[in-house]
Amino acid sequence: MKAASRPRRERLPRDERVGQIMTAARKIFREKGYEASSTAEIAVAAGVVEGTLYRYFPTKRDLLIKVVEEFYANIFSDYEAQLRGVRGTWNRLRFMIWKHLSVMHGDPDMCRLIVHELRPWPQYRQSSVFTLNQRYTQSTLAVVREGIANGEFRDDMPLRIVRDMIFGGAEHHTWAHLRDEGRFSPDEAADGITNMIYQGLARGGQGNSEAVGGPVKRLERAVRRLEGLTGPRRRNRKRA
Amino acid sequence: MKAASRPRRERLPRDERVGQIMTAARKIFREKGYEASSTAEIAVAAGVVEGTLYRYFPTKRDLLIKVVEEFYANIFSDYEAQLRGVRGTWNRLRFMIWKHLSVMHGDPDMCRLIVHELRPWPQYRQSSVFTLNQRYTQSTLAVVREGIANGEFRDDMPLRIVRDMIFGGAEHHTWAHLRDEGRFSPDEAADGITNMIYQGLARGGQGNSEAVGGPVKRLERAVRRLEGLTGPRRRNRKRA
Amino acid sequence: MKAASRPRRERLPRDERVGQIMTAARKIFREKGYEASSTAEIAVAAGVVEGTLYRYFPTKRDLLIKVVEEFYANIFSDYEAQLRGVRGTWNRLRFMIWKHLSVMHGDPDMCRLIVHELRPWPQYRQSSVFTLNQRYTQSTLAVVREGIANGEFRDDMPLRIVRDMIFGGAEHHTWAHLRDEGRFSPDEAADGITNMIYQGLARGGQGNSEAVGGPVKRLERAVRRLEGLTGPRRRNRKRA
Amino acid sequence: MKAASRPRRERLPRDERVGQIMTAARKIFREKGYEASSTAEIAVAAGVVEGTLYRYFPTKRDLLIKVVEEFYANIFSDYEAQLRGVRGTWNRLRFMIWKHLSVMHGDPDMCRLIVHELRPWPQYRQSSVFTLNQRYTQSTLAVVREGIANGEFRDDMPLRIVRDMIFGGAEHHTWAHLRDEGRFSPDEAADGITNMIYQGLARGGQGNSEAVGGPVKRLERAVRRLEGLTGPRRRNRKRA
DNA sequence: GATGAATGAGAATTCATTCAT
DNA sequence: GATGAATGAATTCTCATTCAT
Repeated sequence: MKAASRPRRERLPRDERVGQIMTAARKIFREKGYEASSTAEIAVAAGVVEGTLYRYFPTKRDLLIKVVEEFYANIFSDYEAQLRGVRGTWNRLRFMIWKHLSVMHGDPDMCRLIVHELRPWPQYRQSSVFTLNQRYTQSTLAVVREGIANGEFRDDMPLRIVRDMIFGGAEHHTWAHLRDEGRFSPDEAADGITNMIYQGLARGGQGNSEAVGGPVKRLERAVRRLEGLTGPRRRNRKRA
Repeated sequence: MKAASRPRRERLPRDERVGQIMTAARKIFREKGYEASSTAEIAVAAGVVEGTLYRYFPTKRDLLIKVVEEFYANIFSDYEAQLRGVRGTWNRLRFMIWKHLSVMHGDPDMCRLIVHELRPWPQYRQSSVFTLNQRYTQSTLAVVREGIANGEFRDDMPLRIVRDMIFGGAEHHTWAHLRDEGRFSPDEAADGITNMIYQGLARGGQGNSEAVGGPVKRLERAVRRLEGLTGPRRRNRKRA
Repeated sequence: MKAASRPRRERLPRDERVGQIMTAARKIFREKGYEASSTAEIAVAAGVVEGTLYRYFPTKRDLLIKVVEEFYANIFSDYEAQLRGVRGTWNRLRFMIWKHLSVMHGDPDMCRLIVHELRPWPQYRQSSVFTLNQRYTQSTLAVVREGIANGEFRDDMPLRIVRDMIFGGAEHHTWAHLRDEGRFSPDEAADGITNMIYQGLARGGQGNSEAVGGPVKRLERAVRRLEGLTGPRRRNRKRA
Repeated sequence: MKAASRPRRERLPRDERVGQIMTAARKIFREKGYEASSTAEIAVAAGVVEGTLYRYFPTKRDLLIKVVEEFYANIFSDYEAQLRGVRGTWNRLRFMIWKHLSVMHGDPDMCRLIVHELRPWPQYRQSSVFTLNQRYTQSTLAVVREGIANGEFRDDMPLRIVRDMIFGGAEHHTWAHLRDEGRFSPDEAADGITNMIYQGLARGGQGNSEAVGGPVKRLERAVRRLEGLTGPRRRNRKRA
């Protein structure tokens, strides 16, 4: 009878248990957001009692942070390697922007969690998530700096503005999607944002425009197309 | 005796009472955010009891919405008139962007309230605040449309992207300021964003300044880019 | 049916409700001590829900403090008036000591609460209970000062020591009683402590005082000095 | 491989393990008090896991008791021998009082633990700590009894009162020091308490009356004291 | 119209102890 | 002998909203 009243005392290795809990927490957090998720609920979903949660995570908030960190680690683990395979400023820029948009497209619930619940926290800037984010931002700006260095881009636009327009624009664009109130195409959005930034920064200012132009413009476009072809295959989708 | 046993509050005209309550609510909400503000606190600040709040506002949430609406009404009451006085696409664009940034600069607490607390609500898109916002957005895009119409701007950039980059960029730029963790200059930011958008959209590409340079110059740049692609990665990095 | 599920919503004036809660809290606290009493229990005893407790008392701790303050107010309300009616240093001293002992005798549970639970709190010295206590202590020491002033008492005994021996002694004496493990007679204890203090302070007594005295006193002191001087330490240990 | 998968702790002899745990427990208890110390914390400090604690100590409470017992054993191991080396009632009394005060002065954290946390427990009187304490008390009262026996002290003062005033007074005096809110000098306090007790008990000075006894009587007492002396060296510190 | 007492379900978190391995 | 995962009941405190007066 006692056995009946205390049926489960399965002893798992730490990592496994942590994994269970994080999986459960991710699920619940995604579905309902942070505030609306209760530790009780997460514990049930993880198949443990509430106390067990606290063996592994000091607070509910820490649990969220770990979940988000794991997400970041999975999602952003390889962009640096991938970026190295992309040639040409426009392509490299687009890659970073597209990657960012893709993540938001692929896991809007998790992104909503990050954007609406984690980021507004006062301690956000001290969190590792902020740091991971910053690294991504810096990688993106590095591409812009390359463009400036090789004379493709003007050097009189504050990088902070560039950063804000890229990431703010991307976020604004995905807003409705995160709320499950609209769709967007990461490809089209990436093209749009990249073009805007590219032309906005372009020395002389013609961007990726399809606009008819003189021979010079057409030549420039040809060069850009060439740029997209040399490195590993990552084609500018809009072409062809 | 009566006064002693029942210090009943004066009966005020409805509008006056509503005004008292909204003033108090605005103050408390601004200081502590929505969740952290309690109705009790607001009632005290308004000099009424909690029950009275509910005579005028069905829920705490409605109270916030009214407060924000009032804010919008005050802030955005006259931009349309002012805009009519501004000539030139660049100037008109900059005016709208600057106005937006100025509001965030001038009342970061209220803006944080809107951005972090009101907007994430599921019902946000049904609220009048959303509508007011949309009107501003549309006015801004109207300027862009004028630019397209008069040939200053290309017509192949999705307006949604333009909108997202303007307002997302502005919001991203003011992020730290809303959190009281950093400053920004509305003037400089407005210049930056406007220039980026202006040049990004420019037909033929001359931006606000930055005269393009002759065809030869542009060809030279294209060639330089090509040169940068031929060899192995990084070959030209240290170049001038 | 709804009426059945929500049977009690009796609306009492604030003071009455506060009284009910304090009465209930006093009862529970006395019976089980502070830590062992739960707010749930107190709420039930008061006939309200837990939330109601918190309308009137910000924390459980504040509730205890209020209960103790009320106790002090009742108990020590009139000692000053009564003391004025007592003549003679010994009698006045005994009155203050007896009063103190009487309180502990009369309400050991409450006193245990104060001594074991309230007083050890770090914030105790900032509490009003501490202040009330101090006033009593000072009134007692005022009697000693009178004795010094009129020549009955020596003036070379630190008042702090006098205070500690009176109140520490009283407390130590009542220790077992507070734990419900022994009895004591306030009258006898008051006599004992008062006599000890009285003779201990008496001018003309011999103590270890340095006070100049007649020849007899000086002789006595000489003897005591002798006592302290004979032979090396331990010399006689194994003797006899 | 084995080491990696199971960093099992060394198997220590029982005494050594117990010693480790008690040292750790003493440290933690002293720093944070009993309630605020968790077994987890103690285990970490001891370099073992929680389960190991329970192999040696049935409960957390037992652990505290053992720690305190050890403290008592160290501190009070030799007072009886030392006392035998002190001559004269005043000196012997002062020695016992001073010793007591010194312990509180030297290890206020441990004493606070005993006074505030261990002693209020219902089972305290059944604990060995209580017994050890009692022995000290009895040794002190034995000195008083000697004083009565040799006529130095009156015999009409209840010993319980004497005990209470000595130890209660001492405790009250050290109160602030135990809370780290004040200082005291064991020497001065010992002088004060001893003097008060000594004169308070002195034959010749009884109670409410001023009656001192004639010079002859007092001299006789002094002589009797001298007669009782063999005389090891333990000087009255205040002299010279 | 105004009051303000009462609600009550729920939230996160704690930790001494057990016992399968 | 040692481990350390798991327990799980219990705790204080919150607060938007209602409604009898």
